[in-house]
Amino acid sequence: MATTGPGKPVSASTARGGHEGHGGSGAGAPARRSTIRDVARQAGVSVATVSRVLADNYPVTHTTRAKVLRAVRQLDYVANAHAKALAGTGVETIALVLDDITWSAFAQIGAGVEQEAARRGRLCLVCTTQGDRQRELAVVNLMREQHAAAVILVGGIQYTTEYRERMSRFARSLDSVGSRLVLCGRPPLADDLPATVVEYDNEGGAYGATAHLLSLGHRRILFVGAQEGQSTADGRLSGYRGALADYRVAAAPELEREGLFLRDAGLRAVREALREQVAFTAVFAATDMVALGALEGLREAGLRVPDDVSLIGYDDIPMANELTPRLTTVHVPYQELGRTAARLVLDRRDGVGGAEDRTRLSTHVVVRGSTAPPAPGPR
Amino acid sequence: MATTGPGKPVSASTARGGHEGHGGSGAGAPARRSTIRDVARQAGVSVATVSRVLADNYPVTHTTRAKVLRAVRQLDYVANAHAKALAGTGVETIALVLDDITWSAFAQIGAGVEQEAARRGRLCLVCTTQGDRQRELAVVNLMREQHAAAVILVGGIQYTTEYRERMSRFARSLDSVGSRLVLCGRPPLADDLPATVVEYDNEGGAYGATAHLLSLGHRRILFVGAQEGQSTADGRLSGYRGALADYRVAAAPELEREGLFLRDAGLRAVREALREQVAFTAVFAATDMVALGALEGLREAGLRVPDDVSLIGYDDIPMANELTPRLTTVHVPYQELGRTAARLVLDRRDGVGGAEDRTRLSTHVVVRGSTAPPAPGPR
DNA sequence: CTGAAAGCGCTAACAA
DNA sequence: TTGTTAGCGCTTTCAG
Repeated sequence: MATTGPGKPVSASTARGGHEGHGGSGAGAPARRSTIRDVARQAGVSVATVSRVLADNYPVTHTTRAKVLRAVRQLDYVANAHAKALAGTGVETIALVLDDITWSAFAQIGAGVEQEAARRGRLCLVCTTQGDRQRELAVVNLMREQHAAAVILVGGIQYTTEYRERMSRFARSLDSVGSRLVLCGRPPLADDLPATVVEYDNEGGAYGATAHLLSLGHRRILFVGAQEGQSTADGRLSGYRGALADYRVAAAPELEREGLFLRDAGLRAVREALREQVAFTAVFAATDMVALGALEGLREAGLRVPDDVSLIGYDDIPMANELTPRLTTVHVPYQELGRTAARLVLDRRDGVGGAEDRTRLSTHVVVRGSTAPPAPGPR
Repeated sequence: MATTGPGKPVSASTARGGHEGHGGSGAGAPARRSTIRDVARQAGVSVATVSRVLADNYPVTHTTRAKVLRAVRQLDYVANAHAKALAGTGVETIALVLDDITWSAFAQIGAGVEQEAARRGRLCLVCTTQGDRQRELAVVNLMREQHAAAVILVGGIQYTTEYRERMSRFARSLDSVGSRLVLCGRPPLADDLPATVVEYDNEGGAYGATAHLLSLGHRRILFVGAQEGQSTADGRLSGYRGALADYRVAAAPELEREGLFLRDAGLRAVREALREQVAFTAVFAATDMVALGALEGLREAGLRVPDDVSLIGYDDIPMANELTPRLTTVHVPYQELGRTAARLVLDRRDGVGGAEDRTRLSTHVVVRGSTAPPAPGPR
């Protein structure tokens, strides 16, 4: 007996010949789904009635409703989301675009977005770009096709003129189809562009981290993870510089080390600085991942943290609190960032009054065990 | 001048009065997207021609194609994915259902799925359940509506009769609409059910971990993270027991400690065991997160790892290699697991011959610094 | 090579 | 209270 078949035989379907119960059992065979018409026929009512019962937005006799619901159950019917979408109803979806979901900060942002979206009945489409800006472009267009209610772009970028122009195009392009561009942890665009921005106090966190080291007495602080033009790196670097300036400590080019936000960059930068005999008593790593590499670099040189050299990171990834010593770092409320991004854009969409389209969450230093006053001796 | 407006004025639209360029600038105002008809009108051709040019699957004059493409550019037109889907074309989507994307193992699986899906032109819908099985049900139905090509359920579960029945229903229900249930890191269902299963050698890894400790000379090994009925926990526990049996070491109930797969569970279990004066020289934590808690528990009791007590984890999360000492653990190829899940289901769908519907990836112990022979003294 | 028109599955007037 | 029907935007025969 056919698995999905109803109790009593169904009269010949409209068109396509009757598949057997197991629809897609064959490789990729497009199954014959039951449609609202099947349900209507089975229940002996019209499609409109079925629609009404299912939407539950219109008066329907108790008995009719029962008949319909029974038919639905018998046929294991679910509505076709695409048809609903086309007809104007249908669940909205939010698109989330990020480099790599395995990076802790991104995963947290993603979790925040997804939770808030789900809470408000939206679906969440996730696309990763592995840092490929070309793919980002393709993805945004794809999302425009998908009628995504919003497209949330996550994470810092190479901040160029070309980039700004592309984003402006994205913003307008999405706006023109009723969608919305959201920049999360990314610098804002021109004020007149239709986009929502959710930032965190990137520079302030770096300022705080540096000030923490300075107030401990450090004067030679190695900054690791500078990246010319990368928005996040630039913000952190300028927070570092700003604090130095406020403490009347001269900046030194040899203390600002280039490097990506990866563990390996931290390792290499510290090794090089050591090899070049650059004097420093503390390391400010632009991310916790970089700090991990720096830690290894220090250790392989026989330097203890924090006794010989202090180390501070940025991001406060869960791992930070598990290291030995526990890593002092800058806490960024990533999950909250994601949640806020979703909230703002959905508030605006749901017509909630006073929905802002620009927010900045604050960051703060979390002092743990990897920072201490500089050792009195040399270095 | 209207942003999306064409060069020369367009004759009055079919129905709704002409919105201005900026479509959705108002909160959630459903914008007037340009449709294929707009493009056709603008290009002075029929919609069929536009469709053909865009699909590029039919001979079209060079000049006609040019006209169409120009119109597309002028109107910044993108097709409506829902309409395409309804008409039978359209990008497929894969649904990924997991407890929490911030958990390292899940994030890695997710990354694997997403990458493989993207590589093969599919979109990836992510839903989290926070361990709520009720929500899992709702999500699967939602995915059925969405016409997801596959629904990938990730991670261990409470393995009950009720669960098995629900999964059977899922499997058949998805199959009946041409979709496919995929179980990733979850026990398989009955053989005759339409589902794809991608497992890893859960029990084998635990056996290896335990054997590693046994061969170092440990005989009293605390297992932390037992959970009656939880499939993953059960598998690991039985690997532990199996190794003990093979080494002719008697199992002891007081050595098997209950607890969730969370850091806190590890901490509590070790504290309790210590308080109860249970003798042990090694700890096998059911996950690396549990190992983290166990490590803290050992340390606060003044016990050194591995000098006083050896510690081994499971999962090989990135953090494992950053701990002091570096954590010995069982490596699970999570990303590969996700990639495989996507690959199998898409192979089958794309009609690639010989696509299996059941695979098991292997695991292996990664020996690092947290395990050593037991100390000669007491304990 | 191009166009007209019939669906795809659902919703929402409009009628009855 | 229920049914009929005209779209929603796109693809795809079938004619020309």
